[in-house]
Parts: sequence; structure tokens; C-alpha cells
Amino acid sequence: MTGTTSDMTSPAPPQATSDGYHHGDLREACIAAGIRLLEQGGSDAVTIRGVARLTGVSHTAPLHHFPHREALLYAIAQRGFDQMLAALAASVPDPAAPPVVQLRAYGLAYVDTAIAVPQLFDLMFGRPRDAVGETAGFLLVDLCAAAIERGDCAGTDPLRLSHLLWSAVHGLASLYVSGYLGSGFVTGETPDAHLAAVHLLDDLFTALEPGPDARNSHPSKETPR
Amino acid sequence: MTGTTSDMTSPAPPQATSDGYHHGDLREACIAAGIRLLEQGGSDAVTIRGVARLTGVSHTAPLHHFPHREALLYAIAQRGFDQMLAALAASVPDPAAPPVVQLRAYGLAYVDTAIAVPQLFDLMFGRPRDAVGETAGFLLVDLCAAAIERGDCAGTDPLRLSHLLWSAVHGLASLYVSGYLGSGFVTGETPDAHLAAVHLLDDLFTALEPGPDARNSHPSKETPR
DNA sequence: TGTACATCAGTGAACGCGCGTTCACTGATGTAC
DNA sequence: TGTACATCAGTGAACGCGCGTTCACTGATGTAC
Repeated sequence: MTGTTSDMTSPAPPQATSDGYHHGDLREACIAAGIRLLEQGGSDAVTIRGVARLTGVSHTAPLHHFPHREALLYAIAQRGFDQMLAALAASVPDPAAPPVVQLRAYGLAYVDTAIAVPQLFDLMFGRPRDAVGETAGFLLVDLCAAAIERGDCAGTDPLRLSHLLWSAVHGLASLYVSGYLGSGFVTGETPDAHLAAVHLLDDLFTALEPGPDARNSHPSKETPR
Repeated sequence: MTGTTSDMTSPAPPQATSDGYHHGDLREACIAAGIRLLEQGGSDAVTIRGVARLTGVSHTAPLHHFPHREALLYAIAQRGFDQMLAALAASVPDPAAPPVVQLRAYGLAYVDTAIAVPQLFDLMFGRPRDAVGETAGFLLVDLCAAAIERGDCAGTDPLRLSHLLWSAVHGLASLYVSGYLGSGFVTGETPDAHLAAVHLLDDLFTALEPGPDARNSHPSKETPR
């Protein structure tokens, strides 16, 4: 994952008016400034006056674009989801690749994005969820179903598989973001988040491989459909 | 997990002085009040003046116990870890049970605790980590090593196994706490967090069972004794 | 091509608010003698 | 057993701060005629 941060903090204004009066794209600049404040000082540091200062504008100007502070935070979180979805989409060069390959790529991109903008990641999942990622959710379940169908993953329930995968990846990202992994907490060895994600996905998909005995492979614990 | 919330919010003062002047155990009362504020309004709502109001004391009194607001937040987070560790310990009735059984119980208790006090869970993992859970980390790795040794889990690296387990459980808890699972986001089916945790742990440990390939060694899932 | 005018996106003064923190103080308690 | 005194844990007034939000305003732009 390269350039994510700069993508988020330096958007070229669509049509900048060059007079000193009108900003050109204050809304976009406020979101970028908000992300900067967020990454430096957490969500408490994201204020209307703060983004106004950073964009060099009077402290009431942002109110023309965000009716209140909450709207600014909401827009920032939404931007985070947009960026993450874009990163996920970009991580799979071939949409015809086997589902397991796609799932691995998505998982890796998920962790990388979270690590790149940790406070934004926290903000995204720290406020009331939005419908923005619903298609991503369906895609995830579809890929799980395809992987099971193809015989690449054990199990029978795509929904439960999707929960397992998402939980594992989200948990790894969260634990790295909060510093509970990656800094010698569990032991001395401290792989970075990207390497840890590779390991986790390797271990997970290896474990999920159906056994070589084609007849005994489905203990079929429940949900037989 | 029963009674966790009340454990956290109604601690009996060790020796309450009954005069109206001295509180008896203001420090403890402030922490309890802080957790109440936290669960209602997030960490922003936890203020020195707020806990003073809730404990019926002048707004400077808490400063005798917490030199500044950050110290209050720190104490609350620490209390959260204490409670979680206690819940984990209580979830394993027999410390001589097979490692996989213990790991399952811990995982379940972890999710249950998080769901019981979601904002506290967020606070705990949202600020600089403490050394408080280090022994828990070592215990986790030890159990993973024992599970591998016993032939109950595939793989060779206890550290990587512990990362996988912790990530999966932590991720599930986080996604439920933030509402991204459990409210029909991925699909219509919405098991509660506890049931989802049971499913996740079932699927995970089933996948981690070493296959019957080499010597058909372990047909039993767990608890052979 | 000019002109009137509505609209958009800025400015800056002002307000009230809750907050953390300081300060001098005071009541209750425990201890040395 | 009494007394002096240090210490602990409260009180309440006061401070300065940054914040969100309101208000009347003004400059720039686009459009109807």
C-alpha cells in the first residue's frame, strides 16, 4: 500500500479560484485537514476551528460546508471508507482470480490501510455505521461461497466463513493499531503488521484447506445447506 | 458472563465514613462514575467535573485522587483490564482442562466482556497499552504451545497461533461493538455476539484440527479426557 | 453587450458554555508526647 | 487520658481557554433580461 496517506491529505482542488476570497474547494480541504488533525491528536482534536486554522480560513467558513462538527466527523469517516474500499479494489489486479486469492489480497489491503491511517481506522469503526460498505459485505460473502463451492475452503456456511475472515483481519489490524501486537507484548518477536497479516492469512487459509481425504472432508457439524 | 456491569459500577466502598464530609472511597466512586459516563457518552463524556457531579462532591475533590483527567481515564482503562482478566480467569473452571478447551473458554469470555461494556472495551484498546496484561499474553502463548504439542492444533509456531486466535476473537468483539456485525450488515441473519463467538471458535478450532492424513491420529475434536 | 439581482461562500465580532486547573480555606482523623 | 499538630480529603470562588454557534455583513459569481 503506497501513497494512501498522501491520497488522503493532498487532494487537488477541482477548480481552485485563485482570488484570496473564495477558497476553491474548502469542503475537501477541511476533510483533508481533519484527517491530519485526527492522525495527530485523535478525534478530540478534530474541531471546526481547527480545520479552519489549517485551511487558512475564518473559523466560521467551514460551517457553510458542514452544519456542525458531527457532520465533519461523519464526512471524514465516510472518506476513510471510500479510501479503504478503493484500496481493496486496487489490491486485486485480476477480478477473475480464484476466490481465495482475492480474499487474501483483500485481507492484506485491509490491514495495510488500517495501519497507514490508524486514527482514521479507529474513527471509522467508532461511530454509527453507514451503508457505504454494504456492497463490500455482499462481495465478501459471495467470495466465501465461491471458495467453498470450488472446494478451496472447508465448511459449508459462507456467512460464517466471512465472519471468521473479517474478524481475524479486523482484529489483527486493531491490535496493531492499538499497539497490543507488534511491540513485543506477547513475546519478543515483533513482525510488522504487513508481515503479520501475511502469516495470519497463510495460517488461516492453510487451516481452512479441506483435508486430502475427499470422502471424510466434511464433518458437517451443522447448517448442512 | 453475568454481573460484570454491576461489578464495575457499584463497588462497595471498603470503609465508608458516614459523615457527609469525607466520602469514604471517592477514588473508587470516581472510577465507577467514569465508567457510567463512558458507557453513556463515550470517552469525551468522562470529565473530572462529570464524575464529581455523579458522586455528589465538589468538582475539585477528585483532583485529590487523580492529578489530571488523563489519570482518571488511565485508571478506568486499567480497571477494564482488571475486570476482563478476572472474567477470563473465572471462565475456566478447571485449570487442568485441555488447552483447547481453555482457549475456547477464554475466547468466549473475551467477547462477552467486550459486549457487556463496549465503550470501556474501546477505551481500553484506544490508549497507550499497559503492562497489565503481559502475563495473560504469556499464558496465551503457553496454551497455544501446549495445544500444538498435544496434537490438537495444526501448525508449529505457538506465537503465530496465538496471533490468529487473539485477532479473530478481538476482531469479532470489535465488529460487534461497533455494530458492523450483528445488525444485518453482511446479511439478514443476525446472531448475537455470544452465539457468533461460539460459531467462530467452533469453525476456527475445527479448521485447526490436524488432518487425519498422516496417521489418522486425532479423530476426537477435544476433551478426550 | 450591459445591467440588476439572487446566490454562494467568505469575514469578524460576539455570545455562552463546560472544561481543567489554581488557590486559600476548612473539617476530620490519626499520632506523638 | 488529653492535647498539639501534621496530614488527609473535602469546599467554593475564580481564572483562562477553546469550543460551537449566531449574527449581520460583504465580496465574487452566474444568470435573466
